[in-house]
Amino acid sequence: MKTTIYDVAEKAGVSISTVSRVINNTGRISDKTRKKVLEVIEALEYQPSLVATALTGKRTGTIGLIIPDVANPFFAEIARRIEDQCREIGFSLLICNTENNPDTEEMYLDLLKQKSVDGIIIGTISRNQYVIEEYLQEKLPVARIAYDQPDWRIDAVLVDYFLGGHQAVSHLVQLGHKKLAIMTGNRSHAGNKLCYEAFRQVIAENGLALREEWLIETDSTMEDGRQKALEILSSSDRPTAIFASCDSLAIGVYQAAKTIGLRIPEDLSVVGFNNTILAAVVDPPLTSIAQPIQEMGRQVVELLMREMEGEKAVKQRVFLAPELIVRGSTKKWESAR
Amino acid sequence: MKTTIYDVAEKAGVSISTVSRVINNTGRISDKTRKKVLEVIEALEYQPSLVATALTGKRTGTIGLIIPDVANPFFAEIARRIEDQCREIGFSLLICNTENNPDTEEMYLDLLKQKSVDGIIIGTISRNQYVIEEYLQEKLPVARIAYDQPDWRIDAVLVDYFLGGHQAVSHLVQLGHKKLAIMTGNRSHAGNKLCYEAFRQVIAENGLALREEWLIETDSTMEDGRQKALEILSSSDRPTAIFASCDSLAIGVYQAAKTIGLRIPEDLSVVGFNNTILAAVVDPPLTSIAQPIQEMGRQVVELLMREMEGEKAVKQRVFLAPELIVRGSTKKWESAR
DNA sequence: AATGAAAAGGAAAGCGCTTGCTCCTTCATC
DNA sequence: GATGAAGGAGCAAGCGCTTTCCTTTTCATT
Repeated sequence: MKTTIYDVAEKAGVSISTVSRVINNTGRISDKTRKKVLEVIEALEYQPSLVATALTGKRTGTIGLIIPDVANPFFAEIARRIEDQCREIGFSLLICNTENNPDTEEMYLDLLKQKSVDGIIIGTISRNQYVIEEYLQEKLPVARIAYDQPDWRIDAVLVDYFLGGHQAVSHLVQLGHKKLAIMTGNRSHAGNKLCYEAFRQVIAENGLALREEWLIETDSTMEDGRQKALEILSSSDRPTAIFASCDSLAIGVYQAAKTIGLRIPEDLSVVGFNNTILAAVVDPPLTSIAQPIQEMGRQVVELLMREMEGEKAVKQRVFLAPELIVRGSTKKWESAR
Repeated sequence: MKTTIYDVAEKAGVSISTVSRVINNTGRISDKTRKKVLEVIEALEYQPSLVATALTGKRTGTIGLIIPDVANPFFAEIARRIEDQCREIGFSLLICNTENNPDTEEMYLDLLKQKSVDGIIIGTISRNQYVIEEYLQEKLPVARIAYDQPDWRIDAVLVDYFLGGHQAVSHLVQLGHKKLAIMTGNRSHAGNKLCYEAFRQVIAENGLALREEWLIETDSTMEDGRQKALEILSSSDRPTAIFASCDSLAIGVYQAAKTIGLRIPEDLSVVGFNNTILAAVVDPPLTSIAQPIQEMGRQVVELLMREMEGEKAVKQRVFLAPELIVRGSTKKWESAR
């Protein structure tokens, strides 16, 4: 049988209150008693039941993370960093995959609440705003990471997508590219929209021509990237550089380029977004905008903690600066060509 | 305040026992009462506290997964499939990253036990055999996935690495390759060892020459793969095909080949192992041995469940057959060259 | 209408822990 | 030696639920 606090109390010849106090370092306990109790705990290999502890109103020491899919490298990395941070502060992480299905997400929100997690981190574009607002009312801390929905009043740690897009496009322009295309996922999502706006702005600032047919909006999958890229690259009047709002899209561009016989970076420069492991692995390595995922994880957990401690009244959104990682997929454009 | 079973009982004009019975569908309850209670539950949006439920001796509905790193695509996929399976049966998953550090692993084992998880799945080469045996004694189900340690008496779902290695090498031999190299991670791990043995056996069966310097054992990282590959590929008398015991190693080979100016698959065929997303993304797409991860996840959870139900007395190890996924990195060897 | 078995539902004892309250010791102080 | 303030430690309530016993109803039988 599992040893309980009673076993310890009995063997140490004290009451369970005393044992509890020793463990939690609360109340006054004489050194002698404390020592005795600790010895017994050691001897019995006693470990308090976190379930029972949780029931008495303290924390469960668990936080929930809701993301579309851990098998997606970007979210895997997010999960990893958040888990690291949680471990650091003695929490553990319950990871939930929604597949971008709002019903699954709602189911998980319910479940996390039933499990009395101490906080929830949301890494999806969520359609459960009202549920979450209810949670916040009930003092269950919730924060968002990576995805933004501007109409939500909620703590969030985000990347400045506009800045990221700006860096990516500026990089291409500085390399001498004049014929630029952009490929984003659904622009109703803030991140994609901001990339798009940054693109337009940089193009405008530099007095370059904006080609409507090179402003592509599609699903964020490799296959969609490939198909759309195939379309714009097939023409002889094609862009010399493409900025993709995520790495998978960029890799789709790689595939299209290969089919057509275009060399990267000689004939076409490509910039991705998120700097996932995929970017490092493709040939040539993909220039990509990196989100500071570790820092994001750190900060989102911190926001949650402060909310748990009841220290925070004001919701906040933190925008971290992304970083351009230059690899082999971008190259100076020789106008001689 | 959160609504409890008492609130429901009061509003429905029954005792909490009755509410509990309605929820769990136990005991005898008249349809009328049941209906009334359900209505109140609905109205109050009552959701039982799983913490309290767990304390009364029932399950926590949580299982723990211990892996080296979710950010590694192979383990991310494993985590994903196990999570899917857990959700199916109403469980949730606590994911723990050990970084292959035995102390971290032990810490997590303790933690999972304290959290009263209903079972633990281990996806690491573990050095905590004694701890785990203790858990099994205490009826805390534990099972392994992906990694085998033959001296453990424990439920496990594995892939038949020998078969996988055999398929990979046979594939290369059938393509006409006569000069084969193998690159594995640490051969003290069963999987690597079996790949190695399969390699030797196929070579022997086909009367091919075995070159000691082409039997490479190294760390399972891209960088190590690159360096070792560089060494054996630099010589003019080099292998025409390499079997790598994991995809990262294979990608290291890609990088080395590129440096030297060897084309894949024309000058060099490469086969990887695990069929991670990386295999699909590199150019040319990597031929790789796929582990049936979904099925593995399904079965490991099932083993755990049966253990929980107390149905099983005999430990078992299930070996699933891997599958060769032929892509663009392997090609018939023209002896004319 | 009396009888007893089956049906329905309540009371209460935990599960393992935290914590407010209370009570008993010690000492230092006068 | 009497007095009172700390210091130590125990009692018991309670967290929200499950489950064993028991009591009360209900209803078919005679």
